[in-house]
Amino acid sequence: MKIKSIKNKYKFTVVATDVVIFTIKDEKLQVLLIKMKKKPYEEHWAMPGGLIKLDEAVDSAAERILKEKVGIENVYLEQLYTFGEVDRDPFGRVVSVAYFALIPSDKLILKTTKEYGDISWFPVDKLPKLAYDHKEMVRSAINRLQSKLSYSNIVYSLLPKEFTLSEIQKTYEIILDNKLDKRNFRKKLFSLNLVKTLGREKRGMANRPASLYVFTDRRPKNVEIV
Amino acid sequence: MKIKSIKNKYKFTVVATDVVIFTIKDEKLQVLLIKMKKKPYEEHWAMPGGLIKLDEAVDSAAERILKEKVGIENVYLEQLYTFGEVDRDPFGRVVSVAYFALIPSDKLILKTTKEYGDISWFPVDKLPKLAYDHKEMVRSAINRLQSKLSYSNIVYSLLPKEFTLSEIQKTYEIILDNKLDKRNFRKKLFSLNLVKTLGREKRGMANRPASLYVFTDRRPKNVEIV
DNA sequence: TCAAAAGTGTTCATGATACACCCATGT
DNA sequence: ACATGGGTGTATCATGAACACTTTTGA
Repeated sequence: MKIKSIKNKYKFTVVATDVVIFTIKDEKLQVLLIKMKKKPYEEHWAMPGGLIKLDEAVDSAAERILKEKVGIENVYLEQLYTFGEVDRDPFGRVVSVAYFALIPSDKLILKTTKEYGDISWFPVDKLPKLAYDHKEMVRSAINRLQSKLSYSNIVYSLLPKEFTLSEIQKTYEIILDNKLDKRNFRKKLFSLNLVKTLGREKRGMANRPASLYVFTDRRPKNVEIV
Repeated sequence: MKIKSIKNKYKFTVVATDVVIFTIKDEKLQVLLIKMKKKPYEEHWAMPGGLIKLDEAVDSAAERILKEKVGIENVYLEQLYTFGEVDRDPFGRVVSVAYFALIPSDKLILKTTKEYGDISWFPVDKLPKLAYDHKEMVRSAINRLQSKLSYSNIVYSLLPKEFTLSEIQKTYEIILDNKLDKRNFRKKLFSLNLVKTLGREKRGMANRPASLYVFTDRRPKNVEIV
């Protein structure tokens, strides 16, 4: 029985946190993964994570992981779910409090390929083999992200400060995985007062320039959007 | 600094679970609480809870608590949130995975007053002093319950097998804390096929008898009700 | 006969959906 | 000149909200 081997190793339960980090890149929803080295998982990837410290709140641990692994702070971070199956980690009894984070596409870190050789973005529809129960974590995070997008304004956390209406619509379409009607979508954005125009335009494309907008409020707020 | 005293006591983090147990009783939403005895909390009440065992999934621990403290099984039980502040428990570093449970009004346990002298139901608007961060837990659980009631069918877990339409409406009104329109509410129930009539009536009241209904499906399901 | 809750439809307002053409730019 | 995405309004449909009277029983 597995329990005994666990007892031999730790004889108590430890608390970890794992962070599902999303961004929009190359017109796809992507997740940041780290390649593992330890034994049963040599060919697997995993979400960034780690044990929480004794004098550290669980939320703070998630923030720390985010900063350590991705070098980024002050992004949208929300507790997702706590995974507590006995056998979820072959190294011992580990209860993991999972979080999900949203990184704006303009804050994408070069570091990911320089500083770490084995850290990389993966489109959610082309994930490699994942360690532990991390496949379930990603699934769960995607579900949460999709529904949250529909009843809140958190899309702001995936976009740069200035953006075009097509960019915000594209973000919705990518995450929800269906097309939206341009006119109806814009009507909704305006009627909810989510965005305001800057009076400037985004030029340099091989087409008509698009007006630039900003969010009227960059704080989480519940509104029915889609 | 508090951390040191914690280190002296445990020198590691432990995982607990607390269960916010709801029922409808006396036309009020009520929570089951246990009176504490330990030092800083002699005059406080708390949610039933306990440490998780090494060979026990966190979900199973919550089920066990529910069975031990309330003697009830197979009720609606859902993970709520994990509370992980460093100082939340003066006895040591305890991370608590909170759950909430819904008990049907006909399964109310007599035991609560017999077997335990210091366990009792409290209306959520008249809570006594609560230990730890349990006030926050209850608030959080009520919020979850209210929104979940609106977009799912979990109300079935608060009602007996057979019920009248007024009873189900009353349940909504109590939890959401506002009145609903009888005709519109019934239209919604029927159009969603949530309930079906038994052809029998509930008699014995000092008024016109009400038709009895059952749920067509007693499994959690997402539907827009309110 | 009275009190108390059960039962039952229609109208109106609002929001969601469907839909197509011209415009401004870079190449 | 052409390809590319930007920008704009209306008509229809479906859903939600408001609303009042009659019925049946036990006391």
